[in-house]
Amino acid sequence: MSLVNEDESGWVYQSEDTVQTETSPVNASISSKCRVSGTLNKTSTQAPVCRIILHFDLDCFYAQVEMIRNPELRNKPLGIVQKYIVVTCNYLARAYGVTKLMSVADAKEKCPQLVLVYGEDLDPYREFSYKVTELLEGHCLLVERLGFDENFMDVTDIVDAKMKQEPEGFEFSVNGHIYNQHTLDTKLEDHRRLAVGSHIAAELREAVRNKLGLTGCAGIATSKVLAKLVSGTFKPNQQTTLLPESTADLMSTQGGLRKVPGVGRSTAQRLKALGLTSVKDLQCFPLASLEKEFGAAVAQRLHDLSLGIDKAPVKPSGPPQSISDEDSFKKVSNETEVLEKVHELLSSLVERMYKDGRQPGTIRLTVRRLLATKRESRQCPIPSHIGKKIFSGSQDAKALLVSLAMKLFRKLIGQNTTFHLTLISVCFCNLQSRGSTKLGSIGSFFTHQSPEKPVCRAQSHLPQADSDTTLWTPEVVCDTVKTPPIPPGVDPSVFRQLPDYIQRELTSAIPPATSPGPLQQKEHTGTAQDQAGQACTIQNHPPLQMDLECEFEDSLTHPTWNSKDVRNIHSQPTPQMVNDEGEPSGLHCSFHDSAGGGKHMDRIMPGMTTTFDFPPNVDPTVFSELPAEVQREFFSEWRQQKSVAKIPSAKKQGRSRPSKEANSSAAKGKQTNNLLKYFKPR
DNA sequence: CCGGGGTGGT
DNA sequence: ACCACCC
Repeated sequence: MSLVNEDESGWVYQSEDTVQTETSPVNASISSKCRVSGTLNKTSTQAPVCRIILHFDLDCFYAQVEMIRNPELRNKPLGIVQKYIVVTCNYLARAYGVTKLMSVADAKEKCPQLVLVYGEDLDPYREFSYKVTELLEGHCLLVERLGFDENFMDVTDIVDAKMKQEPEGFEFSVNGHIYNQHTLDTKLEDHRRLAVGSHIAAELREAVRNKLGLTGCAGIATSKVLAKLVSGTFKPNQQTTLLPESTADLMSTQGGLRKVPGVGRSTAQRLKALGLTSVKDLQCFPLASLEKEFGAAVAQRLHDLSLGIDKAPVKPSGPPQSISDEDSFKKVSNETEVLEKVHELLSSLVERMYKDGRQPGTIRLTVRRLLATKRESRQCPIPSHIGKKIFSGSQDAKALLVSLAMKLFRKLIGQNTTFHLTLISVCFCNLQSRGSTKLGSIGSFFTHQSPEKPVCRAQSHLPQADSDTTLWTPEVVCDTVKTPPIPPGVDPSVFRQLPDYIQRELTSAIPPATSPGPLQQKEHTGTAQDQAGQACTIQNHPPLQMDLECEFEDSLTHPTWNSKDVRNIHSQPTPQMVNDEGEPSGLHCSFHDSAGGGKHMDRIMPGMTTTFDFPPNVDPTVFSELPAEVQREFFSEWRQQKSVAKIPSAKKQGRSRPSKEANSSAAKGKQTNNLLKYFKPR
C-alpha cells in the first residue's frame, strides 16, 4: 500500500509513524496514536484526526443462535458440541467452569446437567453471522468479518458527519465503559470523536439485538488491534471505549504476547526463544534485533502491534472467497470410505455453492493423516462446463465433482498405498461472479437474486417474522430473586463475580425438582470404549433442527427431489410453532448412535446417548442397527411426511429458479413407504 | 491441539 | 502447496 491515501473529501492522509524508534516505546504508542497530517485542497479549518474503529464481538455466538432456535435452552447451561469437544457454551455453563474447547467428558464433569447441542452443521451460524454483517453494512460499508462472530467497522466518516451536525456547545459523553475509567476530555478532538463512536456502537448493538436477537460486546478505539483488545474488557453484552492515553495500559496489561491478535502460536514460540514473553518485552526489544529473526516487514508489524499501532485498514469482506466443508473422524482407510465422505461433503457444498450464485473456478481436496499435524492438499481447476452446472443447479454437477475430487485424492495418496486419514475437506475457491453486469464489482453480492432482493448468502434458519418480533427473552429475566442461593456445583466465588442478571438466570435455572423433561439426563447402557467417560444427553435440537437438517440433506442426496421444495418447507416453521405444535411429539427416544443418525452422528463417541425426535411406531433398537444410510433416508422421509402434512404453502428463500423437475413427490412417497415397512407399522 | 470453518502471504 | 494467522 502506498503511504498516501486520498479519500473522497480531498483530504490527504499520510501516515507518520516513524515513532517506533523513539525513546520510550510506551510514550511512542501514546504520542503516535493515529496521527495524521492533513494537507488540504479544500476549505477546512481543522486538521483531520484519527480513524474511529469499532470491533463487535457477539457473546458466545453459537450458543446464542441455538437459544434462539430453541428458546427452551435459554435458562439452561448449554454447550455446543462438535465431535467430542464443547466448542463454546453459554454463560450459565461457564459459571460451572465449562470453557471453550473443553472435552465433553470434562464439561459434563463440571456441569452434569449441561445440555449439549450438536454444532457440526454450521449453516445456521453462518446465516446468523452474515445477517449481523449485513445489518452493520447497512450503516457503513466498511465492515470486515473476523470469523463468524466478530466484525470490524471503520466509522470515521460517520463520526465526521455527526460531528459537523452537533451544535456549538454540545455535551459529549461516552456511551458504555471507558477503559480504565479514564476521564473524557471534551477539549480533545480525539476524545470527542471516540465519544461519538461509542454512541454509534451502542446504536448498532441495539439494532443487532432488536433485529436479530443477538447480544455482543463492542470496543471503540483508533485502530483494529486496540478496538479488538478493548472490546473484551467488560464481558457479556457491554462496550468499552479506549481513549488514546490508556493505550499503553491496555497493551501492557495483556497477559502475554499470545493475547495480541497477530501473534499466533508459532510467532509466540519464536519470540519466546528470543526471551520475549510479555507485551512489554516486545515493546522494548530493539527493532533491529527483531528484524534479524523475522525480516523487516514482520518485525515492524510485531513491534507496532506491541504498541497498539495497527495501520491495517478495515477491509470490507464482501462475500466469502471460498466455500468449504470438512469432516473429521477416527479412521478412514480405504477408497470406498473416502468416496462416501467426499460425496457427503460435496452434497452440502454444491448446494451452498448454488445458493451463493457464483461459479467456483478451483476445487481443493485436503486430508489429514493419523498422527500428522500437517494437512496435505491438492487442487485443480474446475472445468467450466462443470462450474456452469453448479451455477445452474444441474444435478449432474455433483457426480462430476466427486470424480474430480477423487482424482485429487489419488494424486495425494498414491495408487495402492495404505493410508489412515482423520480428516477430509473439500473447498471451492476462485469464485467467479456471473451475469448481472450492471451491479459491477459488487455484483457477486446480488447475482441471481430477483432484482429487488438482496443476496441470499445464507439459508433459512432465521425466525420467519424477521422484524422486531420477540423470540428472545427480554432483558430482565427474573426480577423476583433478590438473594439467590448459589446453585449446587457452582463455585461461589465464581458465582459472585458474575454479572447480576447472569446470577439471576443461573438461579432460575436450578431444576424445579419435578419431572425430568426430555431435556434431562438419560442413562446409557454403555458400549465399547466410552470416550466421553460418561453418559450424556445431547439435546435433540429438533424438532426444528431435525426438520431442517434431514430435509436439507435429503434434497442433496435425492436427485429426484427438487430442492426448491426443500427451501420452501424448511423455511416455514418458526421455532415456537414447532414447539407448540401439540404434536404427539414423536416421543423423545434415545438410542446409541453408533450406527449413525443425522448428519455426522455416526462419528460421535460411542458411549454417547442421543435424543431424537422419533417416530412412535419404530423400535429404536432395531433402528439403531440399520445402516446409517438407511437411517438417514428414513429420517428425512419421515420428516418430510410430517412437514408435508402440516405445511400448506410457503415462499421465500434462496435463489429462485425455474421449477423444471417440479414434482417428484410421488417418488418420495414410494420410497418412504418402502422404508417405513422396515419398522412394521403398528 | 481439539472442531469447522475462514483469511492472507510466500 | 503450504504456512501463518483469526474465530
